Amino acid sequence: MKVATWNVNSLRVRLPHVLQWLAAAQPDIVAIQETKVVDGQFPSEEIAASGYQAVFSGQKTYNGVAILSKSAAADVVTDIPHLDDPQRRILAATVGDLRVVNLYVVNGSEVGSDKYAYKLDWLAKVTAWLQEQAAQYQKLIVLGDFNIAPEDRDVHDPAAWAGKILCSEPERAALSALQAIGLSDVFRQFEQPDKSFSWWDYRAGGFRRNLGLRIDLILASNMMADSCSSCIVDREPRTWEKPSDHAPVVAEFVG
DNA sequence: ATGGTCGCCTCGCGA
Repeated sequence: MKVATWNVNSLRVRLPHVLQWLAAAQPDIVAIQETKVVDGQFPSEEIAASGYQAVFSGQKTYNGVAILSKSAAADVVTDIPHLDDPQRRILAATVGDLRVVNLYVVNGSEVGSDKYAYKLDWLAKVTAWLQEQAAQYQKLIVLGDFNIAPEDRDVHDPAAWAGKILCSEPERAALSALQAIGLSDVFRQFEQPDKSFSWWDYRAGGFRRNLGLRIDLILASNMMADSCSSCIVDREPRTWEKPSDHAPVVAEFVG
């Protein structure tokens, strides 16, 4: 089974890329972030024509998450306890016997800002809820755009980014606390090329110069982590014309 | 080089 996460930065703009990538990569499940489309305008028909069902939680202009899957998704959750939030960043669904939680974590803008405080509060509330999900589902994958680079090796220039948004200690501590539920970053179960990133700023030739961060993660419960056979960043769609600023991250699970 | 580029019911903001 192939499971992927991809921040597409507008599903309407990126739909041709998504369809091209689905046809080539044939993932079983894809978590998409930053759809930036309201539910009434979600391109369900085009996606269905490619052989995928979709569940989604969208809003105008910002955020928005979706799960595309070859088989049906059930038990969809878009809102969690103690987080009364109009921002559409959370989408959980069960596909087969796998619980999938798609997260578009708050960016946070700047360390110390109101948005940064919202990010840390959001992560604490999501972590408390994930603890319940983990108790309920042995086969659990939590994936998405975490907007946190877990370690310095996930950052092209750790010195320049030290203490900055996406790399600050409180953010990394919040990610560690989330993972302490029993969720491992399957990318690091395998040998990886140095300077493996999943996001590159559009500005200043970020991708061409590989000035990126690894902020798109696939976290798996113990049972799923044990069955993970590979995890890679697929840089190819980032080379296409008018790309998303993120590349898909893809994990394979056996059994 | 304190810049650069995307996307949005687009001219200012969020990423």
